[in-house]
Amino acid sequence: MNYWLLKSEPEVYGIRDLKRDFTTIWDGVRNYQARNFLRAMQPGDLVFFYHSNTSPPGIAGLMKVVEANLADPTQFDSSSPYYDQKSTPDAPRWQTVCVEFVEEWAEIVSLEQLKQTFTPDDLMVVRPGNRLSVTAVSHSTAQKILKLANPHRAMPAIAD
DNA sequence: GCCAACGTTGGC
DNA sequence: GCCAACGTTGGC
Repeated sequence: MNYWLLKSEPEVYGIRDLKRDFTTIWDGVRNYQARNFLRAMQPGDLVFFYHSNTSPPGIAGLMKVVEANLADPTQFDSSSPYYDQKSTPDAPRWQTVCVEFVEEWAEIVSLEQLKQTFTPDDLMVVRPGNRLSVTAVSHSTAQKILKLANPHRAMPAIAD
């Protein structure tokens, strides 16, 4: 089981939206480095939900991968801003995952807190100018983030 | 609103 | 293949 971090602008799609929908396909990623991380995700992996371009930016909760290696449906939709003319159902270029809501945190773990706790080598999201919307999080960093989210949490929140 | 970071585009 | 111009992201 591995840990990841996905960014979204809460004005566009935030953790409350996922709580309402319960599951969602994480579509629209059109960056190869990010896609390669999406391809590496497996069912059961835990994913930090990061709110970007908001005040304060930070991690708002947790989700879980429930289905991996899905072809992003928007690549075939000519009316979508994410349409990719070079992609066909036989040879899709963009894969993604279906994620499920796990928990919304009572308080956001802010970017400021994350910067105080981690170096850019620990956690890519604290690197100045970082724009990658999908990143991997090491097990040890993930445990520390979970403690920041809830100092009284005895064990990391693992669903099932 | 500003601007740094950085991915993409396109001329050559 | 190089690289300048441009567009986007996202913190501040």
